[in-house]
Amino acid sequence: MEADNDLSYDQYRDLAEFRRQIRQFLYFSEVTAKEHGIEAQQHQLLLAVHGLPEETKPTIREIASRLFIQHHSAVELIDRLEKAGAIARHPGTQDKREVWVRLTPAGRAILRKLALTHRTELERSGPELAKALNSVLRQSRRTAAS
Amino acid sequence: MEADNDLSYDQYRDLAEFRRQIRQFLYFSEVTAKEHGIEAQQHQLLLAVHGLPEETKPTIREIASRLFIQHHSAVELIDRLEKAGAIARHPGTQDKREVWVRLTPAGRAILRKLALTHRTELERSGPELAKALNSVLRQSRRTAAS
DNA sequence: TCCAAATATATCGTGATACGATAGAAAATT
DNA sequence: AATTTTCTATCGTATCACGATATATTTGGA
Repeated sequence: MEADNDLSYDQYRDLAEFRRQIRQFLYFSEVTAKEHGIEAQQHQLLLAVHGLPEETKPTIREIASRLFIQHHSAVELIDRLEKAGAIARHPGTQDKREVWVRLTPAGRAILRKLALTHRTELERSGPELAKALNSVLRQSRRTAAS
Repeated sequence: MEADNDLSYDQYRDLAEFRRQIRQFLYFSEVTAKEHGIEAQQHQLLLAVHGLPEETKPTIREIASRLFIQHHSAVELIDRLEKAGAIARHPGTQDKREVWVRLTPAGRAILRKLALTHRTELERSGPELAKALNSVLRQSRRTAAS
């Protein structure tokens, strides 16, 4: 029953360090989003909508799927983003059940600033994150080979 | 004012894909933690405590710092973990203000299972995450050089 | 020594988030 | 035409994180 073996302390440490790197990036993201007047999850929704393939309809269900949340959680996020003036709902024309979500100019401005800031942060912290991930995977391969 | 330039659609897409990879991993983590009876943040706390350098005291403040949360948020997490039987508080002996946090055998068992599962998931999805990160950084370097 | 400042933990109230359960409208299917 | 499916929305609940505040202990100066 090798699958039940415990991990070494080094492996726990590597996993902890990987999660710490991710958490540090997410913390940066939370703080930066709030500085621009929105919450981190609202930023994620803006980015997901703006980064959608052009042939993909920006429906609530599609967005929820890309954020790995239930559709009604996306509804609530969109309620708050609409109130903040960052997005607008457009009732579907062909399929009247659908609601298409578009960034307003204000929403685009916020996203642009956040994207630039995040790219800069990733230039700084990305290599450390990659290193931490590689440590986990290296350990993993070593164990698998033993 | 080059810093104010907008990003290209490709750069937004790369950022969105990177965040999607992270979010997918975190979603896996949330679901798996819940399957083992704890919340994702509680899992993070267990891992942070267990992955602590041996010379570091497992105080609430230290743990909060590693999770990038306020100390009273850590207090609340620890309340819930204590109720779940995964950790125990030990009042400090030298400094009686401190509380040292230790995993119970039940907590260690949960963490071990989660660590093994997460390592397996990272073997599967880690390369895609690294690829997405590299795409962001490549784009970034290209823009900086232009 | 004694007392103010700093440190460590805890409590309370609030807001954002995500969920399950449920509902209603529109489209698709039978 | 009636049923089922799909899409969005609402309601109640739990976790999480925070700011403000409180309490206990230790530290550092007067």
